[in-house]
Amino acid sequence: MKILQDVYERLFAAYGPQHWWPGDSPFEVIVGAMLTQNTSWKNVERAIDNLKQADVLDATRMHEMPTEELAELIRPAGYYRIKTARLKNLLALIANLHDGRVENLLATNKTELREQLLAVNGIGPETADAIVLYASQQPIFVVDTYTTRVLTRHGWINAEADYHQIQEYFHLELPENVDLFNEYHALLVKVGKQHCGRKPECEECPLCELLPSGGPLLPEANNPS
DNA sequence: GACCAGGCACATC
DNA sequence: GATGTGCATGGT
Repeated sequence: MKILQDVYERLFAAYGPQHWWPGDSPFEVIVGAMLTQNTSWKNVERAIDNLKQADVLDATRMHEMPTEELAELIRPAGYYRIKTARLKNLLALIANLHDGRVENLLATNKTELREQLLAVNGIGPETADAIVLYASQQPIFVVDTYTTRVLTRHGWINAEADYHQIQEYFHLELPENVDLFNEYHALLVKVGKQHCGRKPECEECPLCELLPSGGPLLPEANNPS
Protein backbone atom coordinates (compact mmCIF):
# COMPACT_ATOMS: atom_id res chain seq x y z
CA MET A 1 0.00 0.00 0.00
CA LYS A 2 1.24 3.45 -0.92
CA ILE A 3 0.87 5.18 2.40
CA LEU A 4 2.04 8.54 1.16
CA GLN A 5 -0.81 8.61 -1.33
CA ASP A 6 -3.28 7.83 1.42
CA VAL A 7 -1.80 10.52 3.65
CA TYR A 8 -2.10 13.03 0.84
CA GLU A 9 -5.71 12.19 0.15
CA ARG A 10 -6.60 12.61 3.80
CA LEU A 11 -4.77 15.91 4.12
CA PHE A 12 -6.26 17.30 0.95
CA ALA A 13 -9.75 16.17 1.95
CA ALA A 14 -9.33 17.85 5.33
CA TYR A 15 -7.67 21.11 4.27
CA GLY A 16 -8.16 21.56 0.55
CA PRO A 17 -5.84 23.40 -1.82
CA GLN A 18 -3.26 25.66 -0.21
CA HIS A 19 -2.56 27.88 -3.23
CA TRP A 20 1.21 27.79 -2.98
CA TRP A 21 3.64 29.35 -3.65
CA PRO A 22 2.39 32.86 -2.83
CA GLY A 23 3.86 35.38 -5.27
CA ASP A 24 2.85 37.43 -8.28
CA SER A 25 5.69 36.26 -10.51
CA PRO A 26 8.26 33.47 -10.78
CA PHE A 27 10.97 35.90 -9.73
CA GLU A 28 9.04 36.81 -6.60
CA VAL A 29 8.80 33.09 -5.86
CA ILE A 30 12.56 32.76 -6.22
CA VAL A 31 13.25 35.71 -3.92
CA GLY A 32 10.77 34.33 -1.40
CA ALA A 33 12.46 30.93 -1.47
CA MET A 34 15.79 32.55 -0.65
CA LEU A 35 14.43 34.83 2.06
CA THR A 36 12.33 32.25 3.87
CA GLN A 37 15.33 30.17 4.86
CA ASN A 38 14.79 29.49 8.56
CA THR A 39 12.43 32.46 8.67
CA SER A 40 8.69 32.94 9.10
CA TRP A 41 6.81 33.84 5.94
CA LYS A 42 5.38 36.94 7.58
CA ASN A 43 8.82 38.49 7.81
CA VAL A 44 9.55 37.51 4.22
CA GLU A 45 6.40 39.32 3.12
CA ARG A 46 7.62 42.52 4.72
CA ALA A 47 10.88 42.26 2.86
CA ILE A 48 9.19 41.54 -0.46
CA ASP A 49 6.80 44.44 0.13
CA ASN A 50 9.82 46.68 0.62
CA LEU A 51 11.27 45.49 -2.68
CA LYS A 52 7.97 46.19 -4.43
CA GLN A 53 7.62 49.63 -2.84
CA ALA A 54 11.13 50.47 -4.02
CA ASP A 55 10.22 49.09 -7.46
CA VAL A 56 13.28 46.84 -7.54
CA LEU A 57 11.72 43.38 -7.54
CA ASP A 58 13.52 42.60 -10.76
CA ALA A 59 16.57 40.45 -11.44
CA THR A 60 18.55 43.10 -13.28
CA ARG A 61 17.78 45.91 -10.86
CA MET A 62 18.59 43.80 -7.84
CA HIS A 63 21.77 42.57 -9.50
CA GLU A 64 22.94 46.09 -10.20
CA MET A 65 21.82 47.85 -7.03
CA PRO A 66 24.26 48.53 -4.19
CA THR A 67 24.58 45.74 -1.66
CA GLU A 68 23.87 48.02 1.30
CA GLU A 69 20.70 49.30 -0.31
CA LEU A 70 19.40 45.80 -0.98
CA ALA A 71 20.33 44.72 2.53
CA GLU A 72 18.29 47.51 4.05
CA LEU A 73 15.20 46.55 2.03
CA ILE A 74 15.28 42.87 2.94
CA ARG A 75 16.19 43.52 6.55
CA PRO A 76 12.81 42.42 7.99
CA ALA A 77 13.44 38.90 6.69
CA GLY A 78 16.30 38.45 9.13
CA TYR A 79 19.87 37.27 8.46
CA TYR A 80 19.83 40.21 6.13
CA ARG A 81 23.56 40.48 5.48
CA ILE A 82 24.05 36.85 4.56
CA LYS A 83 20.80 36.76 2.60
CA THR A 84 21.84 39.81 0.61
CA ALA A 85 25.05 38.04 -0.35
CA ARG A 86 23.11 34.89 -1.24
CA LEU A 87 20.67 36.79 -3.41
CA LYS A 88 23.55 38.53 -5.14
CA ASN A 89 25.14 35.14 -5.82
CA LEU A 90 21.99 33.88 -7.50
CA LEU A 91 21.53 37.12 -9.43
CA ALA A 92 25.07 36.72 -10.72
CA LEU A 93 24.19 33.25 -12.00
CA ILE A 94 21.18 34.66 -13.84
CA ALA A 95 23.25 37.50 -15.27
CA ASN A 96 26.23 35.38 -16.29
CA LEU A 97 24.67 32.10 -17.44
CA HIS A 98 21.22 33.20 -18.52
CA ASP A 99 21.67 36.58 -20.11
CA GLY A 100 20.05 38.21 -17.09
CA ARG A 101 16.74 36.61 -17.94
CA VAL A 102 14.86 34.74 -15.25
CA GLU A 103 12.79 32.94 -17.88
CA ASN A 104 15.98 31.46 -19.32
CA LEU A 105 17.00 30.15 -15.91
CA LEU A 106 13.58 28.63 -15.37
CA ALA A 107 13.45 27.09 -18.85
CA THR A 108 16.45 24.95 -17.96
CA ASN A 109 15.57 21.28 -17.48
CA LYS A 110 15.17 20.35 -13.84
CA THR A 111 18.30 18.23 -13.50
CA GLU A 112 20.54 20.91 -14.94
CA LEU A 113 18.62 23.67 -13.15
CA ARG A 114 18.97 21.98 -9.79
CA GLU A 115 22.67 21.49 -10.39
CA GLN A 116 23.19 25.13 -11.29
CA LEU A 117 21.23 26.30 -8.27
CA LEU A 118 23.10 24.04 -5.87
CA ALA A 119 26.37 25.45 -7.16
CA VAL A 120 25.32 28.88 -5.85
CA ASN A 121 26.67 29.66 -2.41
CA GLY A 122 23.59 30.09 -0.24
CA ILE A 123 21.31 27.67 -2.08
CA GLY A 124 20.94 24.23 -0.53
CA PRO A 125 18.70 21.32 -1.51
CA GLU A 126 15.46 22.72 -0.14
CA THR A 127 15.81 26.16 -1.70
CA ALA A 128 16.90 24.64 -5.02
CA ASP A 129 13.95 22.25 -5.07
CA ALA A 130 11.50 24.98 -4.10
CA ILE A 131 12.67 27.04 -7.05
CA VAL A 132 12.49 24.05 -9.42
CA LEU A 133 8.97 23.14 -8.28
CA TYR A 134 7.31 26.45 -7.55
CA ALA A 135 9.07 28.86 -9.89
CA SER A 136 10.05 26.56 -12.76
CA GLN A 137 7.03 24.27 -12.41
CA GLN A 138 8.98 21.05 -12.85
CA PRO A 139 8.14 18.04 -10.67
CA ILE A 140 10.51 17.56 -7.75
CA PHE A 141 9.48 17.05 -4.16
CA VAL A 142 10.48 19.72 -1.64
CA VAL A 143 11.56 18.32 1.72
CA ASP A 144 11.59 20.74 4.62
CA THR A 145 11.75 20.56 8.41
CA TYR A 146 8.01 19.99 8.63
CA THR A 147 8.14 17.10 6.18
CA THR A 148 10.86 15.44 8.21
CA ARG A 149 9.16 16.21 11.50
CA VAL A 150 5.76 14.89 10.51
CA LEU A 151 7.11 11.74 8.89
CA THR A 152 9.44 10.84 11.73
CA ARG A 153 6.84 11.67 14.38
CA HIS A 154 4.47 9.19 12.82
CA GLY A 155 7.12 6.57 12.40
CA TRP A 156 6.99 6.54 8.62
CA ILE A 157 10.68 7.14 8.15
CA ASN A 158 13.62 6.55 10.41
CA ALA A 159 14.96 9.57 12.22
CA GLU A 160 18.34 9.32 10.49
CA ALA A 161 16.95 9.62 6.97
CA ASP A 162 18.63 12.44 5.09
CA TYR A 163 17.14 14.90 2.62
CA HIS A 164 17.78 12.76 -0.43
CA GLN A 165 16.34 9.60 1.12
CA ILE A 166 13.13 11.34 2.14
CA GLN A 167 12.80 12.90 -1.28
CA GLU A 168 13.33 9.52 -2.95
CA TYR A 169 10.56 8.07 -0.82
CA PHE A 170 8.09 10.62 -2.15
CA HIS A 171 9.32 10.14 -5.70
CA LEU A 172 8.98 6.40 -5.35
CA GLU A 173 5.42 6.39 -4.03
CA LEU A 174 3.86 9.28 -5.89
CA PRO A 175 3.21 10.04 -9.54
CA GLU A 176 5.51 12.73 -10.88
CA ASN A 177 3.11 15.64 -10.89
CA VAL A 178 3.77 19.33 -10.25
CA ASP A 179 0.37 20.10 -8.79
CA LEU A 180 0.50 17.10 -6.48
CA PHE A 181 3.99 17.92 -5.22
CA ASN A 182 2.96 21.54 -4.78
CA GLU A 183 -0.10 20.77 -2.67
CA TYR A 184 1.52 17.98 -0.71
CA HIS A 185 4.45 20.07 0.44
CA ALA A 186 2.14 22.96 1.35
CA LEU A 187 -0.20 20.67 3.25
CA LEU A 188 2.68 19.17 5.23
CA VAL A 189 3.82 22.66 6.18
CA LYS A 190 0.32 23.61 7.24
CA VAL A 191 -0.20 20.52 9.34
CA GLY A 192 3.38 20.56 10.56
CA LYS A 193 2.88 23.99 12.08
CA GLN A 194 0.10 22.58 14.20
CA HIS A 195 1.74 19.26 14.73
CA CYS A 196 2.82 17.95 18.06
CA GLY A 197 6.43 17.59 16.98
CA ARG A 198 7.44 20.16 19.54
CA LYS A 199 5.65 18.37 22.33
CA PRO A 200 5.81 14.82 23.58
CA GLU A 201 2.05 14.48 23.79
CA CYS A 202 -0.19 14.29 20.77
CA GLU A 203 -3.31 16.21 21.65
CA GLU A 204 -4.85 18.81 19.41
CA CYS A 205 -2.74 17.58 16.58
CA PRO A 206 -4.87 17.54 13.45
CA LEU A 207 -2.60 15.17 11.63
CA CYS A 208 -2.59 12.68 14.47
CA GLU A 209 -6.36 12.81 14.55
CA LEU A 210 -6.39 12.06 10.87
CA LEU A 211 -3.51 9.67 10.94
CA PRO A 212 -2.54 8.07 14.24
CA SER A 213 1.03 6.81 14.22
CA GLY A 214 0.85 3.62 12.25
CA GLY A 215 4.36 2.34 12.54
CA PRO A 216 7.22 2.23 10.09
CA LEU A 217 6.58 2.06 6.39
CA LEU A 218 10.09 1.81 5.11
CA PRO A 219 11.80 -1.54 5.72
CA GLU A 220 14.73 0.26 7.35
CA ALA A 221 12.52 2.52 9.48
CA ASN A 222 12.92 2.45 13.22
CA ASN A 223 10.13 1.36 15.45
CA PRO A 224 8.84 4.72 16.71
CA SER A 225 8.24 3.46 20.22
C1' DG B 1 12.92 36.82 28.41
C1' DA B 2 12.90 32.32 26.11
C1' DC B 3 11.70 30.08 22.11
C1' DC B 4 10.60 29.63 17.33
C1' DA B 5 10.51 30.44 12.18
C1' DG B 6 8.97 27.13 4.94
C1' DG B 7 18.32 26.64 5.77
C1' DC B 8 22.84 27.01 4.72
C1' DA B 9 27.84 27.41 5.03
C1' DC B 10 31.76 26.99 7.55
C1' DA B 11 34.92 25.81 11.51
C1' DT B 12 36.59 22.38 14.31
C1' DC B 13 37.50 17.92 15.98
C1' DG C 1 32.25 12.44 8.20
C1' DA C 2 29.86 14.02 12.15
C1' DT C 3 28.80 17.70 15.17
C1' DG C 4 28.44 22.60 16.57
C1' DT C 5 27.76 27.43 15.57
C1' DG C 6 26.77 32.01 13.34
C1' DC C 7 23.51 34.41 10.86
C1' DA C 8 18.92 38.47 12.70
C1' DT C 9 14.25 40.06 12.54
C1' DG C 10 9.62 39.80 14.46
C1' DG C 11 5.75 37.09 16.66
C1' DT C 12 4.07 34.25 20.70
